[in-house]
Amino acid sequence: MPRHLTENSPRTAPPEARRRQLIDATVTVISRHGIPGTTLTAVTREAGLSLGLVNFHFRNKDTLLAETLKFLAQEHRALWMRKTARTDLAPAEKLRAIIEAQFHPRICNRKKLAVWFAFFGDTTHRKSYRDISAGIDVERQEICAELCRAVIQEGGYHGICAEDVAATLEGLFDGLWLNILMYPDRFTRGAAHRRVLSYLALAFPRHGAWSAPAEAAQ
Amino acid sequence: MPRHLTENSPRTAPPEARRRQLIDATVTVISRHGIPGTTLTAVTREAGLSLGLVNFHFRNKDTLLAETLKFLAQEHRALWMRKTARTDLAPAEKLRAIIEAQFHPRICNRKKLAVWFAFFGDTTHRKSYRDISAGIDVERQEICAELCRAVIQEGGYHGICAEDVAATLEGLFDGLWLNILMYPDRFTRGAAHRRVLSYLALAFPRHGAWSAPAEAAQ
Amino acid sequence: MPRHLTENSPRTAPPEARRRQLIDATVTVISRHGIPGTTLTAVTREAGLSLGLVNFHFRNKDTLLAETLKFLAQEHRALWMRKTARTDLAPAEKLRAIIEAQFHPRICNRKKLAVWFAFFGDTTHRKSYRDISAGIDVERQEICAELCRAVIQEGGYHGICAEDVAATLEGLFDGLWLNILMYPDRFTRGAAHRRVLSYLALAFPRHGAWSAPAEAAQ
Amino acid sequence: MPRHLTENSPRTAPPEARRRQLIDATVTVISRHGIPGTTLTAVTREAGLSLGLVNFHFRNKDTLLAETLKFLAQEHRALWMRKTARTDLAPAEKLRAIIEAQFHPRICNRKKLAVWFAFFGDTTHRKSYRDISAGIDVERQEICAELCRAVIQEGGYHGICAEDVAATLEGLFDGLWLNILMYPDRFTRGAAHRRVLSYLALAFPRHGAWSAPAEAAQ
DNA sequence: CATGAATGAGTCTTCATTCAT
DNA sequence: AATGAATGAAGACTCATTCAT
Repeated sequence: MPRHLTENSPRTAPPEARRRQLIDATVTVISRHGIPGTTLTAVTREAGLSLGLVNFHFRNKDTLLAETLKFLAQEHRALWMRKTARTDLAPAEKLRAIIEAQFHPRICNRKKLAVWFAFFGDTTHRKSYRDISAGIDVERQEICAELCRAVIQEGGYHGICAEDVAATLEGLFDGLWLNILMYPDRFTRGAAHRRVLSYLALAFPRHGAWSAPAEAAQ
Repeated sequence: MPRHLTENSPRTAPPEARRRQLIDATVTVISRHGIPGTTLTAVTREAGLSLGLVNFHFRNKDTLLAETLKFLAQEHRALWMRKTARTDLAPAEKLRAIIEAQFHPRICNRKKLAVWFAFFGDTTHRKSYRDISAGIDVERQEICAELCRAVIQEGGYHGICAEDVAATLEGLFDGLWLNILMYPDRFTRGAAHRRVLSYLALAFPRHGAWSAPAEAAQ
Repeated sequence: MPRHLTENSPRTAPPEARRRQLIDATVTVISRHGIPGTTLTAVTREAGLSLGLVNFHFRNKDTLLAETLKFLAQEHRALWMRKTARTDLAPAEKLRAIIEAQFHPRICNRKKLAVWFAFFGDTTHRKSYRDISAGIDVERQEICAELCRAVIQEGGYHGICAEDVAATLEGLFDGLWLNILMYPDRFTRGAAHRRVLSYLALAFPRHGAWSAPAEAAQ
Repeated sequence: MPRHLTENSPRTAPPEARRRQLIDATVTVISRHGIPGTTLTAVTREAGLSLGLVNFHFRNKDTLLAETLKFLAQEHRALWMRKTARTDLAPAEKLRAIIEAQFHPRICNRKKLAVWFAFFGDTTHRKSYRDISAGIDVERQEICAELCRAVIQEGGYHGICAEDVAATLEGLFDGLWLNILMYPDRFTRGAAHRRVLSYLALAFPRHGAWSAPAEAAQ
């Protein structure tokens, strides 16, 4: 008997639920087998649904992949937007919030990192990533730059450029992610988090509290 | 008429030349179409050779990919080994040499970056990358750490850990590479190079000459 | 227009029907072109189905071949089991039934003989044949031996061993099949049948009625 | 260094020696991997020669196979001709000589049996076998029939037909060979030999000495 | 005579997509 | 909405054959 009939999902479900079910399965399968190994058969089996459904809820495989990426991008963006949009936090606190989002366990785990790097892996998907995420990436970097500018002003730092720090942070984010993905034994989420804060402590030494939160110190 | 007869390559060439010819074509094709798009047909067409030759000179596609990666890894390693192996250079100079190698035009161009990130893109090739390059990556990071240790001693720096700087550098290397690959308009090789040197200037301020060489300032 | 739409088979058929359709086509193609010549393209074209269907209903070519052999082995076994399982027949009658099965037109025709000998033809398929049919072959030989033992007891024959007669029969079965396959002009099914009965008439002369049935005398 | 240069065969050898070397290798490879598995690469490697030589000494693969079969057929024929051509032997003795040839260790071993049955395995090679061996097979059967006729006359046997015995013998020969090839544990050369003699003892009881020779009794 | 690199047609197999039910 | 059998294009790989050396 097909798995979906023995489980909690009814035979007909609201489209959004099915779409989400398929996206979750897609994330899982991509993380395990990469994009070329992400066959529709594998995705639907993972989701406990029938093969034909993908074509029904998404037009085709490319759309499924794009929607999956969109979902992850939004999930990530929402995490740092929650804090940076607040008016009661200091720039340095917001900067820390962005970094925390970057290394939040819901975002920075090998399953999801694998999906991001799957999209970085070839021209076609890189283009797709750009279409979907370039705006968010630019947005985050601009917010970072703006926050750095405020921090520099506050601290009266000289010889350091906000845009440069923001760009360096972007680089660190991606590179540390890659290290965690490639060599999980030598690079951990907590260490990566602390490393970024150490960098900011070097850049903005008079903003003392760059030490990592207990949560991420594990 | 087969292309190779119209060009300069003779009908039979020394094995190493053919292997190199195929590896070069593989780099080109991976950079254009990613690993899944790297069909043997595409590689041999790019090389101007016949389909069957891949399985003659390499056992199969996987071996071709592995040999291609090995070639790139060695090419990269050779570049920084040339300087770090010398005894007449100061630690800081060697550190700079490693960074220069990282952003050398022969290494850090979109074509070759695309190949690296192609291998990072899915589990299978990530494993293959690890088998081939983990040793080199660890070696480079250890050399960096050792050089940092020497620099720290020389400069009498406090509150900074050599291993940490080395790990941060690794992260920066990869992340800046990815940024160059993803957004070539916003991130350039020269800027990335300068950014890493800026980081070292923050970490080791008393080793003054971290400014980028004119060559990389373009 | 695909052939299956112009014929009586519907677009989707019960799995067992499709499997049988493909097995029948496989028998035909093996008999015509041998196992090496049995390409999936040839089989599906013969069945009037599309190439991909073989890997859908059977996992791969090897499985298709094994299932084809299983089908033939069962078909053959069923034929002699029908009679040897009965309790109202005398041993000699059962022995005759086995021989009749061996040379029954549904079994002993050049098309099916060609399939058997295709499997005998190389180590790989010989092994596959053994996995599938050794049990049936042993079973038949043991039943033959047991029946011979009963006949020997009934007839009070001396100087003849049941196991030996059974083994000789096995040899005759296979060898006469091969002769029919190789030289159909010089060796016919009927003559082969009569020849085996002649052998039994020599071995068990007091069980008179070993003459061939009219049916097989053609 | 190529194997052939390290062994006793010189770089250039008389054509006949090379041909024989290749035929021997072909027998070995067919017996191990069947005809489809008999690639020219495998044959030449087995012979310790270079790939191109096959094309030089034989026109192509088909010719190599045909020549191999011819060689085996002649080897077999020579064995029984040696005795049947003599004028000083009694018919029954000649009959025994043919049977001995059939189960001679040089002929009846799994390696060579595998080659015969490889040729029986598909239409194409069956045709090739017929072209090469039909004459020899008919010749042997006719000689057998003639010898049987003489024996029948000598013994004054009734109710038995020489042609029939000869045909039954042909069947037994092939079938017992197949049994030895398929189930070497249950069917041995010696037992097969004895079984044929037992059959003749039944057919021609007054020609007492049908018991197996010591040599074949192992 | 001998070599073995090079060629390319032909196989099996995978998988996105379609569509009758 | 949902199913999954069916299709066929495309890919990796094999191997007989050719031919320059």
